[in-house]
Amino acid sequence: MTRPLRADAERSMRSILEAAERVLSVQPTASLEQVAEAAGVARTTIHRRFASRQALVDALALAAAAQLRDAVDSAHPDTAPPLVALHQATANVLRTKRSWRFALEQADIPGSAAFADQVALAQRCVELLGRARDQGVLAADADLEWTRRVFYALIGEAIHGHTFDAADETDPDLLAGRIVDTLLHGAGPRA
Amino acid sequence: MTRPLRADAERSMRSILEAAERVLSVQPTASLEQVAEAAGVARTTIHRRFASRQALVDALALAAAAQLRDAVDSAHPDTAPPLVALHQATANVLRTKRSWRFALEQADIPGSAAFADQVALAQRCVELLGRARDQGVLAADADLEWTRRVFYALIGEAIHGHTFDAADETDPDLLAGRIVDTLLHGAGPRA
DNA sequence: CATAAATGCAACAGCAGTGTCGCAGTTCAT
DNA sequence: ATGAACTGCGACACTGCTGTTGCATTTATG
Repeated sequence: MTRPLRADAERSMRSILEAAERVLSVQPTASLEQVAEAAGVARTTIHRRFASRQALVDALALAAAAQLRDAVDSAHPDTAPPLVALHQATANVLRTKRSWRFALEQADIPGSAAFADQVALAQRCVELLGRARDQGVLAADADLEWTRRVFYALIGEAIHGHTFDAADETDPDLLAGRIVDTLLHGAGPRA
Repeated sequence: MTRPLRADAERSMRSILEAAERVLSVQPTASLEQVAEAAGVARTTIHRRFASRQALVDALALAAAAQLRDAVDSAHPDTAPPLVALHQATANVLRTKRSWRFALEQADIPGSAAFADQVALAQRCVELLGRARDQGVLAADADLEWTRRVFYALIGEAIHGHTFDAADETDPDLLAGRIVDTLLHGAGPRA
């Protein structure tokens, strides 16, 4: 139970977390000094809120994991038709992951504070894929866990290329279409 | 032109590079002290061969990139039937990438000394995919560059899971089959 | 076997990042 | 407006890694 932060403290907090993502996504080993500068804050202020560098990264990962969960939720993954949900969730995740690349990488590290959240999310992903399989969107004998990993890998790959910006490489909906299509049918000839 | 190394120096060299891969793949920020210990060598010996930490990493990446090139070459990617070459190259690359995970990650970083090699290799990959397309293994309208990226992503994903060891997760040939199958047909129902 | 090369060891300087503290000045809450 | 919370600033100690040097010792090579 920490008592509520004052309004300005809350603002500093956000500035720091956003700056941390910005700076660390470019250079994961950047110093807290650089983060502080990007946040428009003194380095000591960071240390007041976060006991250590690790604590900052954990908080960042936790916040990003929550964002990601919301992004998935808003695609109604367990009520909408599987194919629709899959597409929508993919587009939403792309948007979120683009903005929180570093944080979400951290969240996937076993030791991380947000790791449990990510595992839970993966579980929900498998459930969605299960519904997809039941409705014939996936092959009846599809390995759901492998399919999930492929799905994740495709998303990760799409984020990478995102560094450059061609028109069709930037739009999350176009990309999502490509990803889902590849996930379902691959690159081989269509029957 | 550096004159040839003495036999024992050559051995030290190999020990250092192998130890570096072993240690840095577990902890990329590990100190040269730890690398030296793992190599059974004094830290100063490392500094004699490699002017800086970066020089060591570059040499490591260069060696690994060469290994990877050989692994691809031995699959005869531009003479064997595309599907066969694809499978064989995948299996070989999996074996190599498993042993040189850290080094090959470094090689893919734009600033790296081995980056040019990796770009050239990607080019050859696209050529193989082009042959595959011409022979109907890939769809006639397949985007070769996107296909290559998907291919790479699948391989990367397969390497990840490799941390744990179930029987079918460890065998490169089984994995290669799964990867190529997924690349060509995805997870959807087969016509 | 004689020489040159390579190594281990110990010590040193330098540097950068982390984390802590006290204090003076400001901003918010009531 | 008054007290409490928050911040910036400067300073400090501490730690760990890097890179270098000198010297004694071992090891390969011709």
